[in-house]
Amino acid sequence: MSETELSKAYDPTEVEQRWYRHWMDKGYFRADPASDKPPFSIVLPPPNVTGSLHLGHALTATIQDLLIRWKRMSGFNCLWLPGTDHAGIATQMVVERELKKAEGKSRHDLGREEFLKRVWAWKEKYGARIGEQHQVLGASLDWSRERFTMDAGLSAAVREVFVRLHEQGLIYREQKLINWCPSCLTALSDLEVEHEDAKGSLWHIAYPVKGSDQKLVVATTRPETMLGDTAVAIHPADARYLALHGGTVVLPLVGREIPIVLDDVLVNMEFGTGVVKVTPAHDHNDYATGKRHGLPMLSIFDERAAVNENGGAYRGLDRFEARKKIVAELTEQGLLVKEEPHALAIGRCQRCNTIVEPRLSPQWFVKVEPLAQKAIAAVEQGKTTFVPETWTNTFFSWMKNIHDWCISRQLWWGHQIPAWYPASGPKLDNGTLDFTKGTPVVSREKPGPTAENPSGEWVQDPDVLDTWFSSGLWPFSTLGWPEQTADLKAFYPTSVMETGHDIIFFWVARMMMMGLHFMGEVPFRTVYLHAMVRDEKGEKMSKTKGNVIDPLDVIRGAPPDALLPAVRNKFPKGMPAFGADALRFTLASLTQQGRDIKLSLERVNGYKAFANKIWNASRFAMMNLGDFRLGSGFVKDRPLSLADRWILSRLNKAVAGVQTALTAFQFAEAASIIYQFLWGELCDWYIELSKPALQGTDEAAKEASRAVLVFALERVMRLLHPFMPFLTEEIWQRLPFERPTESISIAPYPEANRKLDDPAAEAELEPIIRVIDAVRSIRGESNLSPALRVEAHVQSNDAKLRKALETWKSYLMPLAGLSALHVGSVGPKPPQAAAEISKDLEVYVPLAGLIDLSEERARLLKEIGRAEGELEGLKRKLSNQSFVERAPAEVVEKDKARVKELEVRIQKLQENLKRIAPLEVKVAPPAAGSVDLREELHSELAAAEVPTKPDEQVKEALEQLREGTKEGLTARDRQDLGVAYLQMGLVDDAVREFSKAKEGEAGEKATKAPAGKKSAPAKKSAPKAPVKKKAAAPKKAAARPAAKKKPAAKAPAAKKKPVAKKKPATKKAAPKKGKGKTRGR
RNA sequence: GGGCGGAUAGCUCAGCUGGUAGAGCGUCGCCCUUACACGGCGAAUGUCACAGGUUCGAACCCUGUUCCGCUCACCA
Repeated sequence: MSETELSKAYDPTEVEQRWYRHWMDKGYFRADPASDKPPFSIVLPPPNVTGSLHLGHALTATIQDLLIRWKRMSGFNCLWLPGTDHAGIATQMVVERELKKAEGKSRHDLGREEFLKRVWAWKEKYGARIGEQHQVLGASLDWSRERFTMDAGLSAAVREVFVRLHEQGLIYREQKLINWCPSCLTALSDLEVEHEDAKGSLWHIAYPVKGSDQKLVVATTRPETMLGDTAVAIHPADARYLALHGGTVVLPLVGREIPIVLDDVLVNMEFGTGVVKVTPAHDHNDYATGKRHGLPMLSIFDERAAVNENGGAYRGLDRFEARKKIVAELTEQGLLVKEEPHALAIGRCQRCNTIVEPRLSPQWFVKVEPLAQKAIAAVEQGKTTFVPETWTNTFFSWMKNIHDWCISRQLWWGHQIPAWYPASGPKLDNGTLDFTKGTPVVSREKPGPTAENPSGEWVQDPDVLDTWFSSGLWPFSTLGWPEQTADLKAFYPTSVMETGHDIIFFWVARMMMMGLHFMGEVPFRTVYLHAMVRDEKGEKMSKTKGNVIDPLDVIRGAPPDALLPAVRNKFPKGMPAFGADALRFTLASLTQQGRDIKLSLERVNGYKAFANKIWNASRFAMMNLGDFRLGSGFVKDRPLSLADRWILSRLNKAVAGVQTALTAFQFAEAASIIYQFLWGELCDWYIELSKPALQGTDEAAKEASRAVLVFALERVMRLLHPFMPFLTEEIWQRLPFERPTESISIAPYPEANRKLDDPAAEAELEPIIRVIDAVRSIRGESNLSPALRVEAHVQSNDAKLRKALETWKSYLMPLAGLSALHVGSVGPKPPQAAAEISKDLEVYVPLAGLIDLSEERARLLKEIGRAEGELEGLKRKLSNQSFVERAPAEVVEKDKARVKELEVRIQKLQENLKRIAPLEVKVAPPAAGSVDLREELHSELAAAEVPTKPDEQVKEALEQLREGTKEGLTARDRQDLGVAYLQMGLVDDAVREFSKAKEGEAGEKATKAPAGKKSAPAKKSAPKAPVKKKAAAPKKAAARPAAKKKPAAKAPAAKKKPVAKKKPATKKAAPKKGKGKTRGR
């Protein structure tokens, strides 16, 4: 294919495959720390190496690439740093699952070292895939700086941070009650526990008081934990239990004696019985209570949450079995007072959904509060801002109620904690070191001999760190910290942190704290938080639901068997290739949505069509440019036509609008501006208007339009490039002009240029567009074929306007489809002409002989109705004394002017209506032998059990209707009205309208009966009230005409059928009625 | 329970500092007009959740209500 020849339809797959490699080879995306351009940097939120990218990642990549490409083109030294996260629990679980499936082995079968080898292999494979996927999306990442959270450098940063925090007393090790997952067998941070509302029970259990036959009844949601009770608590002020202060109770089933303690924090006198069992080792509240009262902490579960040796007879039972057995035995002993339903929140493991069990164990913690202080202050001082700003409050409220962060995990995959225990320390039964007992030394490297451990033999803490601990360092660890690298100097703080709002606490907050603490400066200036991508129904995409959409499938297409069921249902023949550009544009357009983005593939398809439209506009340009080549001179130094000047002005507005929108992170707005400009202005108007010049013989005009066309396309390609990088590069490379750079991705981003603004041109073209619209509207409403040329008479008292119309007649003729144009001042009107009237323009199109004039009459009536409605409203407003007095003068003036305008307009419309000669009404005698319509309908309705009396509201509306003028209604209007009446069970009214319709139609046919479609009067004159009616009953009556086949639009025979039997003219009537039914009550 | 967001055309959403509502998709009608049928032209459609209040005037501001969603949270 030659350079100026494009295929008819745009093929994204073909084009997209070519460019990324090229961009990479040329190194356009590589950041330069030595550059003197201003820096702009973003670190990519590192995807987990667990698998492949989903649409959330695609959204992330799209927004960030948009920013980066925009800034890169705007002359910034851009760094967009890619990488992946080791994702401790998640990855370990995935690899374990695979190991089990493939080899039937557990990680323990392999041993730690061998297992980790497997995980690394996994990482290599999936890490690479994630990179490829980003390339398919067109993400302009600097691959030379790709990082992984467990790289040597980043691991060194982790150790450095750990040691320093420990030295500063901000990391400590302590035996505390933590969240434990009995399935993952590790501690979790508070954030990794997801609370879920559940229906449970509240069991009331009687605890016998020692030395009396009294019983204290406690209420609990977890009866099984009574095995670990070490006290019962009552409120010190509770009058009911004053006598029991200082007493003890005997723990049922166990027999242990436990004290009654007084605690006004734990106990709420109003709740339950006012007595609470205290299990410090298995409940966070009780833990605190235990601490306050110095109670023993008795753990009754092992690591898998089965009852341990402290549970006596229940030992070995799983926590849920234990509950059953305990409840049963309490019941047996008559100690279960009652069980009542109770709503509670259950904490589940974020990863495996197992119910979390509070567990007493030694763990490492970060003392967060001092770090949080700094982060709060930084945001308060505006050093970092949130977009949308509503997240600021969310950030504050979490930061201000922050608890210490448990960072140790009992996993293998991750950064092993740099703490060391003397090898000679206390041992467990199985001979291994008991880490719960030893005292560790925290050190960057394995320590040598010390006073406490003269042998110098150390064992490293087997635990690893919370994944988010290392992610929290990402903005500086990836830049080389703790080394003082050039990158760190050039690109920290980063400009924007862009990520999903779901990780504001997990990640954003932690980066803020770590960044401020170790770099003394915020990690990023702006935090842009995007929504979650859902499917089109707003449901979370998940593998189990089968509604996951793979971005790669969207981009490249996929055969049906590669799709998940829910997706395959929509694309039984497989998914078409929409292209990365279309997907990106869609995602950018959806960013204005709130907290969820509902991605519909229809939408993607719409933007694929947009890409195709752009392609074809360019194709049109190429086909009409000859050997033209745009030079570097100013585009306006040519004899420009009005359209030329106009599109340049519009283009400039679009450029300014996009700049403003992008600056404010309004990606959807920016996308919309470009879309509107390209399709709605460049394609719909400019290309059409410039065709005469481009295809004509005036060489100067041709040259000018060619220049403008290339100029506009080239510029808008650059404007669009951050959104659709592939398509724009392809077109940009093919356009004939002097390229200042070898790729669009490093060409300058367009900036508004005042010299292109041309309000005069916009004003001059405006009436021309209005006339074209007017004629098109008349044509459309009258169902005239686009091929049919018509004459137009345009009248105006504005000489300038008339002149513009005359001058640019060549615009009007083809676009409005005219055979002749007559321009003159307001005067005698052409006979039998359709009219469009506005304040300074009147457009007439003679229709005699072309169409049924009643159509035009209906149209005029509708117009009049509209104008009258508005006029009435305005008059009411203006007759209100206080409005005239108190509203700003300009507002009042505006309304007054509008009233005048409307009055003139209505008058003109009415004159016009008169000029279209009213039809002669011939009363057709009933055909011999025809059935009496009235009789027929009555019996039909009776069969359908239509209520004989309509309700009052409807009646009232009908009265008004009967009184109101129905003059000027067409046969079709009458018929619609009849159908409406019929649906209300008003046979007599219906019959009257039907016969009038019949008369009318008989008359109209004399001219030419069209295949009508209008139904406005029926809707207009029977407003609101009938809609409210419970129209359920006349279903059958309504259904009957509707069930009839719609008359084939072109079959004239259909029109001759008796009116009442015809399908009601509008299909719209049906949904409208349906709506009325549901809304009516 | 606290906090936050949402309720606008059939669907998904815009609507800035209050002046009687817009887009895209879809729908309907006419068209294969030599860039594009992934297209052109035209049309229809809204008690702006409900109830009060402020105001000359409210989709917008205030109060309350109802639904929906998110999020945080130790009432056993």
